[in-house]
Amino acid sequence: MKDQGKAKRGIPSKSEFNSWYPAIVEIADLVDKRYPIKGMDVWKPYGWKAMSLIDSITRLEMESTDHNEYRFPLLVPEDLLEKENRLVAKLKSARELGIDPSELRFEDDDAGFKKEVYWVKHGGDNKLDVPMFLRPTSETPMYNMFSLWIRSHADLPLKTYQIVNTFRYETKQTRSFIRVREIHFFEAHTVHKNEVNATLQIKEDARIVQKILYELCLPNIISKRPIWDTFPGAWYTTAADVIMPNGRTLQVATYHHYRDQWAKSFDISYEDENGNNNYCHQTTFGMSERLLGAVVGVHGDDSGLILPPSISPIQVVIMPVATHISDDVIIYSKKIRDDLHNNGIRTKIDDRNIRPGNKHYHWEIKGVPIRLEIGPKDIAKNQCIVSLRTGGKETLPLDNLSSLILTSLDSISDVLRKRADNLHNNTISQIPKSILDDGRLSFEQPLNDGVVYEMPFDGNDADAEIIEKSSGLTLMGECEQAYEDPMPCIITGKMTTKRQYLAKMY
RNA sequence: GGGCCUGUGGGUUAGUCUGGUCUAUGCUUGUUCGUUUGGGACGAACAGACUCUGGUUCAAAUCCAGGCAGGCCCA
Repeated sequence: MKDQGKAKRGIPSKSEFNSWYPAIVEIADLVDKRYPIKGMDVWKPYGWKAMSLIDSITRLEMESTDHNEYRFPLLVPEDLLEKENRLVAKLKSARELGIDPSELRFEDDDAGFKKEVYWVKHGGDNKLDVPMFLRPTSETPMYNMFSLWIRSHADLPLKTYQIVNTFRYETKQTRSFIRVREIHFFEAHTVHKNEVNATLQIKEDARIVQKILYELCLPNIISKRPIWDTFPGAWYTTAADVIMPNGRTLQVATYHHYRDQWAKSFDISYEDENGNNNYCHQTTFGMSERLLGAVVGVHGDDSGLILPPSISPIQVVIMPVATHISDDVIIYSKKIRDDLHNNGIRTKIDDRNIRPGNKHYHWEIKGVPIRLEIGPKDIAKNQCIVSLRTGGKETLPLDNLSSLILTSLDSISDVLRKRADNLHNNTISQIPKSILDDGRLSFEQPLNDGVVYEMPFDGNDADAEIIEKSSGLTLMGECEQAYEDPMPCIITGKMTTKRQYLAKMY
């Protein structure tokens, strides 16, 4: 009977993650993918509320760390892009002339940026003298203004952020929340006096990311991206990746230390206490609706979504039962709702005139953490029945109900964290022993799909390429958590504590 | 970046190979009415579709080309 019901809703089993994920985002009413432009989904209210709750957590963190919210224009004139292109070109040639040539990987698209943006070339029927593009990210428009705003050390640090839509002309396959063309983007941009202060900002960003991912019950891997995977113009890039159930990793946050490289391009400088002019040091920190994608992917199950209480648009859904028998049921439901509301719990009464089973499935799919049933029999005993989306049912007294509900919500978060940790740890394996032979690694056991491999690695770009080519996977970079004891690098053999992960990335 | 496959009511599906029976099938959803209501109720009535643009043909959902959209595989 149950299976039949599921077939009706058309939820594939989560073990087939690649069909489960796209199905569930629509069935749970997060988005409607039928908008006729690829990679541009319509946010439905339920999905948008969940995303807005994530944004609220982000805003709270930003405000408590003295960032201010800004709103920059969507359109950027082409000539500003030239500054950026010159910067990237300059850095590239500096890199080529400079340090270690083995750290270089072939970059085929110098003007690649131009191909990734949407262009606005006409105003009405008139061709524009200076074409404009839709921001793919806001360094260019922001830094242009920063150079006007910052004049003295008293203007620093400048800590800004905005939550806006950005656009990228993706040609590859798009996936809701994971790879889209209109991105719901959070970006923080900061400007500092010197490298040390910028580095402190990076540390603050790292703490914020962990705080947010904790709220979302998402374990993650922090890595310093390899040089060739560093954001253009950045000194280094750090990223947080979440492992999805199919073993692919999803980059959900990045923060970049720019040193003064962008400042030199955009002339962002200040006069210090001694009357000297110095270039500023900058950082950026970005996240997107991928956070929601990770929540959906990691926590959901065969019956639908499971939303962490922190971002669930509805935390408790009240089901009045057998309302035709007694009017008290609705009265009590409203009393409970008001009580929970007053204690800051997002609550909804579902008094639709449909079969109770139907309602249960409905809210199960939407991942509401707690379902509360109350009927005449319960009222007589001054109790209600509470079912947790993570499993289990219990009878709770109506007295002091909201504090009991708050406890249950916390325990749901704990269960989600535990489950996610298990998934995370079980997906990571030590890489099999290998032999380097004729520029190729051959592994003693074949590599499996859906696994993230871990290994000690301390080689250069050429060595990394051998690993990637031999495994068909991508190197995520040097993990923040190093090995305690040195181990031999799988290519060079030299002893290292550098832990690196190898995965299929989204 | 290269290759392969697929587009029929809101969802799903029959029909496409072999053009004519299609005034397009079933299920589901939706609407209305009635009976129901502690895990997907039942009956009745109603509503709703051939992805787009060209081409071939007496005749196109069906064949051909392209666009758009979706899916899969390889770099």
